[in-house]
Amino acid sequence: MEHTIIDTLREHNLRSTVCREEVLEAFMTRATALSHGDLEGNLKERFDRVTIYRTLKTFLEKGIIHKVLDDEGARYALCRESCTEDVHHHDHVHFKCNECGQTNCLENLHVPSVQLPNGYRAQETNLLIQGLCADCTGSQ
Amino acid sequence: MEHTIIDTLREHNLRSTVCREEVLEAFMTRATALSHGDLEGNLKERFDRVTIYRTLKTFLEKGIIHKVLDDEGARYALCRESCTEDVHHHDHVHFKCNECGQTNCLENLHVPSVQLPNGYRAQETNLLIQGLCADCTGSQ
DNA sequence: TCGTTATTTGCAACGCTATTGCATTTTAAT
DNA sequence: ATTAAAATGCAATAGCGTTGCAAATAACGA
Repeated sequence: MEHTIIDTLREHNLRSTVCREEVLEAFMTRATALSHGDLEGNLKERFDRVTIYRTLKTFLEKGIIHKVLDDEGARYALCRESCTEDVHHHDHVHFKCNECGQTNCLENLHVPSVQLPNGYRAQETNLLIQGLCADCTGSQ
Repeated sequence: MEHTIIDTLREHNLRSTVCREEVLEAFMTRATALSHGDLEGNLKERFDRVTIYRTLKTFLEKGIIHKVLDDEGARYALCRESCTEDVHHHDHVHFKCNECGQTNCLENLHVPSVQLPNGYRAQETNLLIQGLCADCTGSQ
């Protein structure tokens, strides 16, 4: 596990630093999307706010994580599919639970395509569904 | 026109003030979603930033406008359908043009329903499509 | 293993968005 | 016109995110 983290950084031509390793580990071990604040509070070691911002920015640019659109503030989640510096492809649904507040990627659910009016061209699509997650409805 | 603005405020049990009238007029005469900054710069009269924030908040609560999810900051647009203090129903698609930066509601396009995993319950849905609008593709 | 260079980090400062408390002004209704 | 309730402007504050710069660190070759 410790191994894959360093490998991932290498593969993306990034130097291994303590902060990057811990941020990446946080994403890998948690299933949910994380905000800057989530990270700042919950890493083993304490890093400067700015460093975490820059780490997120770097990971975004390298295609390691993607931005999750949220009704309040920004969150980020691992790219499961192979995204690169140039091409991101995320057509899955994001779900935010209004009860527990967690946001996660429903990787298996892809966004249905929509017939846009004449002249419109789609480049990126973002579907956020808010409601209650399985844990919070109690059912299943 | 001046008339409908005041009527709208009355219908929602809001006092008529210059700021509210101008903000409401801005939404009614423009087709696109507006941010706080858009409003602050473009009203006939100059109002305090705070007053505009409070006006937006009030309109949101009363169901006069709805929040449009955006990749950067918050935008707002008129509720066409009859929304109330309690119930908002917006199942239409939002489109943001990456060229001109404008965001608007595609009222006629409603968000296709998605089959969520077991236990999940949907309450609200927000679909943002980014790309090029008809004006910016030149076609149509 | 050491030394060098390019990269990354932490700090301080800053800008922008948004909110709150309070005194003053304005609305609406008598 | 008077009055009570509501809205506004101002000042202060908090949070999010970025930038510049000096110090620390990673990676690489000798």
